[in-house]
Amino acid sequence: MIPQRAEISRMHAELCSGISDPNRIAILYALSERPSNVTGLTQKLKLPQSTVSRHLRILRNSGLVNFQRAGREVVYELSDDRVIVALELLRHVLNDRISAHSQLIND
Amino acid sequence: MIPQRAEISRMHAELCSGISDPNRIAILYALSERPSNVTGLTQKLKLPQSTVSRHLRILRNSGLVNFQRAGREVVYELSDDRVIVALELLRHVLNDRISAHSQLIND
DNA sequence: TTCACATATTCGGAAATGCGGATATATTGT
DNA sequence: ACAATATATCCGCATTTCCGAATATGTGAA
Repeated sequence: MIPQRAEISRMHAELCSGISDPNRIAILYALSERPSNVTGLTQKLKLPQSTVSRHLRILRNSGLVNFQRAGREVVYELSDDRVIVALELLRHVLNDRISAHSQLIND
Repeated sequence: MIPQRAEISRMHAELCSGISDPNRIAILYALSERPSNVTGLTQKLKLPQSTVSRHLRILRNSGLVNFQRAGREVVYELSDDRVIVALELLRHVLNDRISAHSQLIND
């Protein structure tokens, strides 16, 4: 059952939409440091628990994170470090753009 | 005028949201082959002209494309090839996920 | 200036998305 | 079974996003 062309394009966009929300980006960066349960993320990011769970569901559905139940807790982890590499790449693009911009302003 | 922390997070998300729509991904890939004017993209992607222009404005605002007027036409180009590198990285993540998935199904 | 072409914007409406308090479900210990 | 803890989902509401036809704006040629 190999997805068709349009389906792949949709999945690609869905994967990207996973990284198009500030809270989800924060979650991904937090998980890149170490796996964490929901409560840990809730405290670290100072967000309501329902908000964290909702974003985690989205990240799960787009395949960006894996999870594993450990007793009462559910531990989440990045599914693929290349996602962080991609994020960093985009962040560098952003940084360069900002530098160029302030260069312009200071002239 | 260096942007603050929250501002950068927002800009990061905005940059990512540029690549979170199927049509915009298609536009970025098309521009990675060669710069193009609006009509060219409209024909290649078989989308209404207003739709292409709207997406191009979004890509402009998130700094993903540059443009230059050439006579009556406006030629768009990728502003930074690393964006495509990031897209490819995510696409590979996606491919691997699909492979693993069909592996499961076929067992 | 007037026409034709290229692009951008406006518009109304549909669909998707985010929020967080409240509630439901799952798990463990007693 | 019951209480306590951890997580997921529900709900109503506000905001955002997308669409594409129609219209406006900009540009070059006659």
